[in-house]
Amino acid sequence: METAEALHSAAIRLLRLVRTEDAQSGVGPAQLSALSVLVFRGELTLGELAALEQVRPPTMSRIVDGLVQRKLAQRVSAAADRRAVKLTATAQGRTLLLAGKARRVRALAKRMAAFTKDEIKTLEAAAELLGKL
Amino acid sequence: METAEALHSAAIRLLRLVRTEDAQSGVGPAQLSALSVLVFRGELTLGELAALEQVRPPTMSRIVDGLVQRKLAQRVSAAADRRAVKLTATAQGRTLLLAGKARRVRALAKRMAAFTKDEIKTLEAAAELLGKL
DNA sequence: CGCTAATACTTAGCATAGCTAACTTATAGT
DNA sequence: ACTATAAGTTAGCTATGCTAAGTATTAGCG
Repeated sequence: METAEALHSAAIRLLRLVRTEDAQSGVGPAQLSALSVLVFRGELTLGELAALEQVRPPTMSRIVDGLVQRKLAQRVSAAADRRAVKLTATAQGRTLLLAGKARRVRALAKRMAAFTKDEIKTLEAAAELLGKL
Repeated sequence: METAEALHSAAIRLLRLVRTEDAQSGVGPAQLSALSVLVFRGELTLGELAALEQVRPPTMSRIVDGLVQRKLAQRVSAAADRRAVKLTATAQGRTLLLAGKARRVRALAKRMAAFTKDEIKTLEAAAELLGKL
């Protein structure tokens, strides 16, 4: 439990630090997060994306409206099931997202410059463990 | 850089996992986050709280409106500078926040049950390192 | 085959949460 | 005192969350 609490606090602090970089993208947090899923997981239906993002379909529908207006994603009617909508990131969307993520990671790496090699090893190992959650 | 990226992803995943618990509190994320700062750092002015939460004063003013309406926090005019407003969490606010945080931590600890003692040691060490960021 | 039920998404309308601009009140600096 | 600065609030915009209800399509079944 103590470790869980410490990790929880650390995660909040970490994301609070990097969040400041996102303003530069000119895109809101929900749109950025949804776009990230589209870029890294590829084509998804709206319902699948809503589930992954832990929001209801109407919310995701509007988030996607924003992404489409900004030409960062595309809506395509699914061939197999014409009720469904297939979503993909555009090249522009991919570029914007990767640039934003790189800014975040660079900001974090800069803060980590004071760590020793052994400390980095520990952090690396911890990150891998957390991937199994 | 690779470690920074891995930690970044891990932090996002971790908070995504625990976020599901927050719906039970019946209070929005911005109010919960602001209340958390009030509980753990004690009395603050509105401007100080806005800076810590990385939002502008008008945004924080409205978040505090919500907390006050729900009787989770109090506004008190500051004695030394009557332009300023001192904010404190109420007993009810403290209780609600601590219950919510406990739910989050329990949910995370449950997911961590499969880890060995050595792995927990690694995570503990990593959390402490991240506290220095 | 055709009717009903279920599914995928959208629309409408509400609350919360972010911003800038402009206003009010109080303090500070000549 | 007079002006400038500082702290909060108010007003009004956009974005993001929800539920309820509507539309279109697919599935189930007699």
